[in-house]
Amino acid sequence: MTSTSIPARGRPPRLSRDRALHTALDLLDRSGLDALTMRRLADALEVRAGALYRYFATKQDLLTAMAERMMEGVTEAAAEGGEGDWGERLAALARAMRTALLGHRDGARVFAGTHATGANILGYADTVVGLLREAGFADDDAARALYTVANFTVGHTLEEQAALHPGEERPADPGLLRDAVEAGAYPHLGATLPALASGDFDRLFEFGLGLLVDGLRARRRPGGE
Amino acid sequence: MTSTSIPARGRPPRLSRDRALHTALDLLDRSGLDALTMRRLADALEVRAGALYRYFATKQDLLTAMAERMMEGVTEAAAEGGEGDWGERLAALARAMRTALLGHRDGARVFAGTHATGANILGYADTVVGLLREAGFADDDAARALYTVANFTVGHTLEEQAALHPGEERPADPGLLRDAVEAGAYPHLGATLPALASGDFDRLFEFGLGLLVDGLRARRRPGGE
DNA sequence: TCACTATAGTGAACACTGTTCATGTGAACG
DNA sequence: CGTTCACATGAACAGTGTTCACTATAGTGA
Repeated sequence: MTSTSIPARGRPPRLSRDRALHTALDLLDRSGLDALTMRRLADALEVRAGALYRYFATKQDLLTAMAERMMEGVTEAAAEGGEGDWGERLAALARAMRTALLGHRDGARVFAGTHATGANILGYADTVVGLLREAGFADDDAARALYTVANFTVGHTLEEQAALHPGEERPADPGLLRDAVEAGAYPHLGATLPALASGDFDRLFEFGLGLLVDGLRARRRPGGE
Repeated sequence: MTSTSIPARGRPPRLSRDRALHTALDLLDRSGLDALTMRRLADALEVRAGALYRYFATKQDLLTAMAERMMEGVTEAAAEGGEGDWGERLAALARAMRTALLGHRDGARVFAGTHATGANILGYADTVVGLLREAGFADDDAARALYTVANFTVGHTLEEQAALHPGEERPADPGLLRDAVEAGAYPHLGATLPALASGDFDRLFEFGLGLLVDGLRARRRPGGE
């Protein structure tokens, strides 16, 4: 659409934003965000690091473009299964976003570290707000609900992926924590932590999402579709 | 309490975990997280960078200790104003945490980047879970509610502080975004974004928090206090 | 008084990081 | 064929977290 094949002058490019982005997401999946350096990405592209700066002004710019690409097709994917009322459709949109973030290693961390304003993200946001407005929410409440649901989804997935890849930190964590809890210092935590440590993130996500949707149901002023 | 003044051998320390932490939080408030490097912190302490590693195994360790210190007194602060039912007390705990994170520049970013397991944080978590259990929630639901509310609070404050300190990124953000929105590509966003751009984060926080608390009220099985 | 010992901090290095820019490379155009 | 132009290189810069042999400074026992 926007890009065209103009006559082609000068040295033919070995690189392109597209190829670099694809390789970057590949490298991300294989090695994680911490291992994604400009030099390593350049190596994977068989190019020197400086060349990347012709396509991305900065590393932040690269990460932002990666985040935007992760959101490709999310809005559409949510539309397929979302046949219920506005609450179910909102939930489907949130689930689709979580799935997209889970689709890449450290996906939530990449997303959280950027403030992207690409077509995929804006389209998603517009769909969510539109859904809520048509359901009868006031404009400001719709905006706040979008903000809250997106925040929750990213925050949850951030935690989920942090638990998935133990990373390098948290060495004496289980030891000290278990000791303190079992010593009776935190009785309530001791009784309930096992439920969290089980690692059933699907249920955890659905719990929080259900809370938000139910809260919204209670706030909605009747009159919408 | 735990520290004692044993005879004192060897060279007298110019540094201490406490002093380093205090200075680190000071430096954080003045310059932000990005400017908080080991060398700069050492400069502020009139010491060379290597000396810090006698008190903190790694920079992550330092940040974790900072996060833990930020949470000092949060549980107690929430108890003062929290005289209502379990829902109001839970909200008060969440508000106190947000206030604590807002108390330091980039406080939420520091907190989100760690997985601290200190007494302040565990005590806070235990209080939240205890409150919910006594209100009649099942153990696993109480754990999930803690997780969700804490996630929301940190996520919200992260965004709030990101908006507060423009940082260095997001140069063409307002321009391109406004253009695209005003061009009619995102009609719903165009109608509702002004509500978000107003920057009333207090109302925004209360909205999301209310959603969660209301959702919890709908889920609570009667029988608790 | 004087080694001895234990702790605290230094200084220099290591292996990286993101980023810049003068220079070289390779193709199409006039 | 030489000019032009986009692209990529290579080397450097200023900075990062982290390590470690070494030195500085104190109290202790002989």
